[in-house]
Amino acid sequence: MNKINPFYKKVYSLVSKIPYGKVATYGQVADLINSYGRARQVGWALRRLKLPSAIPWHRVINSKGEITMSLSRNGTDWIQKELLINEGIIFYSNMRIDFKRYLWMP
DNA sequence: CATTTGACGCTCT
DNA sequence: TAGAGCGCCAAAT
Repeated sequence: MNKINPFYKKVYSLVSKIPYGKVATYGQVADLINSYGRARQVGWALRRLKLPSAIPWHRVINSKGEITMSLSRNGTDWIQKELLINEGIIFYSNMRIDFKRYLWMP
């Protein structure tokens, strides 16, 4: 078995707690696991996941309220959008949603 | 071992 | 309001 760093374990644990139909930001996740300023590492943690995953990784977006597009994601960015739409989240711009409606506030 | 890259985000201009 | 710069740090090269 691969040994998983405590940081990643916390990320997965927290992301799993995001309620259906809500979203959180990378920075917010980092902050909630006592790792302020490590938003990029949260991104790395989610990148390691293989699809399909039991973890609702698609509920994590960037601080602008958008899905981060990247060629290196091999299309998972678009999959993320579909999954969010499936949960009833509406995009009012290409990749942007309305934080006031969907942001998770623990 | 040194350097680059990247699902980020804040600050300064 | 936008855009550039910088800090962050694991993984890849």
